[in-house]
Amino acid sequence: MSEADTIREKIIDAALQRFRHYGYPKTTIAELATDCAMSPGNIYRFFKGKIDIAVEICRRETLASVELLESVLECPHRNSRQRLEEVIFADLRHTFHMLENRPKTLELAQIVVADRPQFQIESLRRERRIFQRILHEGVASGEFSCDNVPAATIAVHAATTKYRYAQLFTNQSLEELERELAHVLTLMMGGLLVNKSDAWAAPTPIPPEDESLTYRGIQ
Amino acid sequence: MSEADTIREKIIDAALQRFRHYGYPKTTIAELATDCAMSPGNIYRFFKGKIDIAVEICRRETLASVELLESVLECPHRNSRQRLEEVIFADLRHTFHMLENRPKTLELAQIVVADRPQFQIESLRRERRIFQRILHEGVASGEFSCDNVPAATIAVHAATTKYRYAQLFTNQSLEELERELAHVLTLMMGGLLVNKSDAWAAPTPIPPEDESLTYRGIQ
DNA sequence: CCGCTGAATAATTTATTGATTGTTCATTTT
DNA sequence: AAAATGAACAATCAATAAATTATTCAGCGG
Repeated sequence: MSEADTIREKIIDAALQRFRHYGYPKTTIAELATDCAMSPGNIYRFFKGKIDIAVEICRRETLASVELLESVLECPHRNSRQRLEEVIFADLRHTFHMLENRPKTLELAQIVVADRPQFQIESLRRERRIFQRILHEGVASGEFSCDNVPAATIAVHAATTKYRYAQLFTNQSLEELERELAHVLTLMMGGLLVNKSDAWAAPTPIPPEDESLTYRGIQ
Repeated sequence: MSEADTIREKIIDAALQRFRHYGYPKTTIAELATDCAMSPGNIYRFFKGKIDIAVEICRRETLASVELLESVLECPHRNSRQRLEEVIFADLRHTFHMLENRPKTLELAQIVVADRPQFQIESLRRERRIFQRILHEGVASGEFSCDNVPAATIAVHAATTKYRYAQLFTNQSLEELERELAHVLTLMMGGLLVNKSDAWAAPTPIPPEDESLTYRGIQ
C-alpha cells in the first residue's frame, strides 16, 4: 500500500469514527484533519470534498453487506430454495439491526444518495446479482423452473423490497417481519419451484439467527 | 344533514381547496374562517384542532381510493386472477398519478401519519381486505389453492409494497414499474393458482389504463 | 519540485429576534 | 341558552444576523 493510500485510510478511519459518533453534519473537516495530524487543506489532496469521504465509507459498507450475503450463500448442504430464503432473511436481519443499532449509518446513506442517486441504483444492482446467481443455479439444477431468469430475479427482488430497511416502511417488530417474510417466500416459491406442492408441503421454517455469522465484522 | 354538519362540510371544503393549492402548513385557521365567513374561534366548535381537519380529508381520500379499487374489482367477466392483478395495477397507477399530479396530497398524508400512526395502519388494513376478498373468492371457485387465506393475503400485500406510492422508493417510470409488477404478479400466481403452468402459459398482459375508470372523481 | 500549511473566502449552519399562527375563553349576539 | 366573536396568550415560523464550516490557493519548508 502506497504512502498516499495509508494516509487515505487514516482519513477514512477518522471519518468512520466521527460519523458514527456524531453524524456526518456534526463532523468538520478541521476535526478530521486534527485527528490525522494534518491541516484541513491537506484533506483535499486525498478527497475531492467532504461528501466523497462519506461516499467511500458507504461504498465499503455496501460491499461488506454483499459479502455477508455471499457468505450465507456459500454455506454448503443447501439447495437453491434454502439459499434464496436464507439470503433474503439475512438481508432483513442485517438491515434491521443496522437501523436499530447504528442509525447514523442510515443518515449517512441518505445524505450520500441525495447527492449521488446512482449510488443506490448500483447497490441494489449488486444485491440483485446475488439473487440472480441463486436463481440461475436453481434452474440449472432442475430445482427451479423459470424461462426468464433476469425477469424472475427482478421480481423476487422487488417483492422483498419491504424487507430491506424495513423500519423505513413500518414499525413492525423483527419477529413480525420474519413471520410475514416467510409467507411471502412461500408464495414466491410456488412460482419458482418445479413441484409447486413442495412450496406448501415443506413450509419454510424461519431459520434461526446465526449471530456468529450475521454480525461478523459488523458493529 | 344537520345545520352543524353543513357548516362542517363548508370548513372541509375550504380546507380541501387551500391544502391543495398552498399546502397544509401555509393554510391558516384564520383563512379557513374567512372562507367560511366566520371567526377563527368558531372553527374549534367543529374540529378539535387544525390537524383534525387534515385527518378528516385524508380519511375521505383513502375511502375514495378503496372505492376505486372496489369498482375495479366488481368488473364482471373476470376470474380471480384477473381481478387481483387489475386491482394491484390500479393501485400502482392511482398512487403514481396521485404523487405526480397532486404532491400536496402526499405531504398532507405524511403530516397526518406523523401525528396519527394508527391512520396508516388502518388504511393499509382496509386495502388488504379487498385483497382478502379476492383470494377468498378464488379459493371458493377452485381457481386458487391456498390453505391459509389471511397469510396469503398478507404476503400478496407485502410483496406489492413497492407499487404503492412507488415514487417514494424509486424514480423508475410508470411503464418500467408496470413491466416489473407484471413479473412479480406472474411469480406470485405460481403460488396461488391451482395449475401452476397457467401462470406462465398465460403471461399477464399489462391491462390498458382505463382513464374513465381510474380517474373517476379524482383530480 | 513536492507535500503541506493555514489564512482567506464563499457557502452553510446556527442563534436571535420579531412576526405570525393555533388555540382558548370571557364576552356578545341571536 | 346556544352560537359565535375576537382579543389574549402560548407556540411556531420566518427573517436576519452572527458564527461556523467547506473549500481554495498563495506561499512555505524539505
